[in-house]
Amino acid sequence: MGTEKIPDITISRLPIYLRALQRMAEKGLQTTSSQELGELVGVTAAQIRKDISQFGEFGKQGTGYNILFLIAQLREILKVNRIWDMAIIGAGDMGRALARYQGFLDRGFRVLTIFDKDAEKIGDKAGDFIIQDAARMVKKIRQAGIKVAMLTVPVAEAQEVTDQLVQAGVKAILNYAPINLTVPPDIHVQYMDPATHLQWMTYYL
Amino acid sequence: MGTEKIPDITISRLPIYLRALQRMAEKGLQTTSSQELGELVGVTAAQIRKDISQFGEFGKQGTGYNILFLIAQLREILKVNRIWDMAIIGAGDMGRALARYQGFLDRGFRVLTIFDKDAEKIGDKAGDFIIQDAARMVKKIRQAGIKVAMLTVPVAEAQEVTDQLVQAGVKAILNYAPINLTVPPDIHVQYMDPATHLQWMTYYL
DNA sequence: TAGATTGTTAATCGATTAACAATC
DNA sequence: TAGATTGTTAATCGATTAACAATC
Repeated sequence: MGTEKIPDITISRLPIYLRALQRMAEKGLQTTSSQELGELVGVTAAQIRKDISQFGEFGKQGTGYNILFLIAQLREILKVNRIWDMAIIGAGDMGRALARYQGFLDRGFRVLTIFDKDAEKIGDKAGDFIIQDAARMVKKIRQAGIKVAMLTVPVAEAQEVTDQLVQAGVKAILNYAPINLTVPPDIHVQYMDPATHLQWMTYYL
Repeated sequence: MGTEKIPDITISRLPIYLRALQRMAEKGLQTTSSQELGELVGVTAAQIRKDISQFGEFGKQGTGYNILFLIAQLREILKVNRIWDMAIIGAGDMGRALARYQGFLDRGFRVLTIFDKDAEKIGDKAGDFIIQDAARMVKKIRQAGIKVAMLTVPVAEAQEVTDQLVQAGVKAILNYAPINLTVPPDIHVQYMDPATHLQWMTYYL
């Protein structure tokens, strides 16, 4: 353990460990080992132990890790032992699919509102939400204190909307548009463009 | 240049370079430099030059890279200078959104068919496609020679469907279900679970 | 030519792995 | 106790960066 800076690459693996542990918990398993967890997520046992031990001594020699305890620890480390409110920007097919997705709540997230600039869509339903006018987006996001957004607008609008989100106080953006966003250094972006992820694989085919 | 094995991490950056170059080309730009491209995608100029030079000498001293030429080279390297047929498994909100997504074709992909096991859905339309019976999935995918699939089924079915996809000859899977898939070593999986990607960011908030 | 920028080398930096004492 | 598995150290491995000769 230590208080030195934890590498980004370690952080990026924790949600994957957490996801695997939650599947184990659903199956009713009580404990696991670095060996078993590593095989499940495709990393070495040493890697698992090294990553986890950056944050504390969560295992026991001889028996391994208590699954529920490790889940609780990882949720705390990742700050998903609470619920983050989210906004969806863009009520196209992808935005509406995310608005209806049921998998957020038990992972630490909740959709609070969805915006679109198209007058035809404003006022319509998307899941349980009424599509809001994007013209009021900055104000509403700021008032609600929303820090997390999912961006599903067309490429041509993505950077402009991103600038507005930053202005509104959003700190984390899940970007579905196929474009690199330019943001200040304290803003985090994850890219969810399916074509780019597919292209990571075709090289090997 | 060389014929040694190219690191995976280099390959993983190429689609991102390609995406940025395509945005530049749309803007009518002719050339770029490692400096400029690096700023756009958030890596150092040295990194860009090193990555690209693994595959050949595509730049010119003094002037940089011709954008259209570099796009063509990257598309060839990534094998997206052709069209890969894809199947979507699972005609829920996400599957149907992907079926209607217009962004695949000019990135090297095309949806050919969508499957679901729900009798209520089979025969319905999803985008331009008629939802097919999942019971005939293995046979149809094999006959069509499809190598790429997008998986949008519930967690409980994801591993079983994956095993069938592997059996059907699929080599690359874009997985939207929040579960680690176990696959043979020659099968490639990319994970597109939104909650996991969101959790990569909350640590820093 | 002068300025700019590549491709590449060598140095640095950081991450992974192997090994093992500690201990449940 | 004997067996199993952690947390951690040190060694290895690999990736990034800085620097610069080559050259457009």
